[in-house]
Amino acid sequence: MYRTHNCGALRESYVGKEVTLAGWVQKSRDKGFIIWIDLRDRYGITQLVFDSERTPKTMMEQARSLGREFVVQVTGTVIERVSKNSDMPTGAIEILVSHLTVLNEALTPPFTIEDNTDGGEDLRMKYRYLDIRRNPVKENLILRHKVTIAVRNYLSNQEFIEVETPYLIKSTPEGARDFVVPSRMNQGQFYALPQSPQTFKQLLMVGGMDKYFQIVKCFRDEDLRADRQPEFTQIDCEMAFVEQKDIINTFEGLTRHLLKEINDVDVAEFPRITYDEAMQRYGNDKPDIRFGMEFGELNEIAQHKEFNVFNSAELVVGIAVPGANTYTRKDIDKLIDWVRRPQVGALGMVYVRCNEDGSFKSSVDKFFDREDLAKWAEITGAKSGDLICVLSGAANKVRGQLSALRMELAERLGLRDPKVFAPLWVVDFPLLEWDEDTERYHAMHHPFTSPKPDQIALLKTDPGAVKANAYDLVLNGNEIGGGSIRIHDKATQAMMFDYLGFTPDEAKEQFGFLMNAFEFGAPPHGGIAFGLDRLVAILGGQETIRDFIAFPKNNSGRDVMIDAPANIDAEQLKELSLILDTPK
RNA sequence: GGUCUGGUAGUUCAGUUGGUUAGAAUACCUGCCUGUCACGCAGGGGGUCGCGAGUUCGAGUCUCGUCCAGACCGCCA
Repeated sequence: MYRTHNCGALRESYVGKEVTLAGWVQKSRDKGFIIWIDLRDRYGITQLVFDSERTPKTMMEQARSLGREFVVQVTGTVIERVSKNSDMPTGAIEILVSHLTVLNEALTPPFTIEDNTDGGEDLRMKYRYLDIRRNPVKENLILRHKVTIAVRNYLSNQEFIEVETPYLIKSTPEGARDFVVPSRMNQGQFYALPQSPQTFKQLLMVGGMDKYFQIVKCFRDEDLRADRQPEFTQIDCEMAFVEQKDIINTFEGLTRHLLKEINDVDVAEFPRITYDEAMQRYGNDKPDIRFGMEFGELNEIAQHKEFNVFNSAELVVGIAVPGANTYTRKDIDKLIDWVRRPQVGALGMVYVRCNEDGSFKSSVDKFFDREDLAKWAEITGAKSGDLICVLSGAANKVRGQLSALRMELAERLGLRDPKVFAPLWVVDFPLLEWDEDTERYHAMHHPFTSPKPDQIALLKTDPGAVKANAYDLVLNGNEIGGGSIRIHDKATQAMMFDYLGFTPDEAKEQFGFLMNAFEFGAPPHGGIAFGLDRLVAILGGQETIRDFIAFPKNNSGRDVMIDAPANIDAEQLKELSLILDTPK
């Protein structure tokens, strides 16, 4: 037996007992006459003691030779400490060691195994197994476990069945790039890894599973971000015989359950706003509503003056930045530089200081009088002491730019409190989105999303205006889930493919199996998928998902620990009948 | 594909206007230390300044190229 207890278990009540512990050497403190060693495992740290009066000389020497991260097993007596440490759970006791076995030696780790490690991102990823020994990463993985267990229990109690769907499926040209896998037995042909189990879960509905979920890996071969990995996990869900409000109610329930269970937070009914409203009020389809700074549209009062920049703009829109009239001219110039960076792309910014005495000082005083500016303040909700920032230009562009500014300023002002949770539903997404490059409409969600029934006629006259039965769940400025009521009849699905530019042959080749299934009694159905990595990160109060994934990829999609992707040898290529364009 | 930031000791970083032998902290090693818990004290070892070219009497420092890492834009049905 390697151990009788773990390193977080022992308390004063165990004094006098003989125990055996095993773990890693966290730290040793050698005072000459006495040596303390902190022994660590997943559960905690227990202090071992060796002293010249009670410990044999040979064992003192052995204890002295232990290095950081050596794996050791000790047997000894639990004793009360002479000087207790109230900061640690096991701080009242220590182990007077009688037997010491080194189970494995360790090289000096390349970074410190401590909460605030000295290691950079790079090194931590290369030696991820050491990084996982640190509390913050360990706690994140435990949090992830708690979330997945809570999800499984909740949905299982609601009669959802977890069903696994295949990973080796067929590539489709719509949407993200697929990861492809060459087939040896079918030379020259390729599987694709699923971007989501979308069609399979719909087929499960045709199969009568009624309520399905799956915690499942999905794959997209697109560039990475702090909150985007090429392989990521979804909580994928689908229900039959439901309308949008049924899905929303069910998964609002799940989300509320998680916030309570994981964060002990009670949230009132989630607000539901339309996509159009989200864009108008926040310039963003995933607004962070933990703070205000809502958009105020100023066209009516800011145009038809002498200021040509505004007069020629489709939209003039501003936000009130709380307490920011203390910004110096230099601060504001920096802010203007910030919005002019290519990433944001504004041409300039007009500002108005709302002074404590009720007066205004703006960059456009030449064109607008006090009365004008007072109206601006009223529309943007600016109070004295605030700074109004105004951007203008093409409506869709300027909304994005002001949204970026709103988020940046909220971040700087500390308004994005990770302990506050503000979920909302964004509903009535457009069905289609015009793509400039290919000069055709794309499905905004995916091609299986149903249009709102009363708007099907609009498809012929103004496809871009058609709204879909599609909804996103947004938490603190992040899309954590999205779904729709699906099309469940062949005719409508064929019509959708037609609008999306598929020929009937292409539609049949790629999605014939789905349309065939629709002919055999497909029930009305719909669903939702949550991004688990992102959800867990937000519940953990962070925005970077990497530390909530045991073995994540870096910015360029590489696993630096195992050094993947890598070349394969000539024999493997031959077996797969592949010839590289640029041989390695 | 693009924009920005960074790459100097095992690690995290500093390094002025281009100028002597490239520093600090921490980690590591040695010794000392009668209750430590970020232990303390004394000493020691440790550098291809990412790589390659260029400018210069002289480059960690300036220029160009390149590689790597991170954040963002495009992209992510």
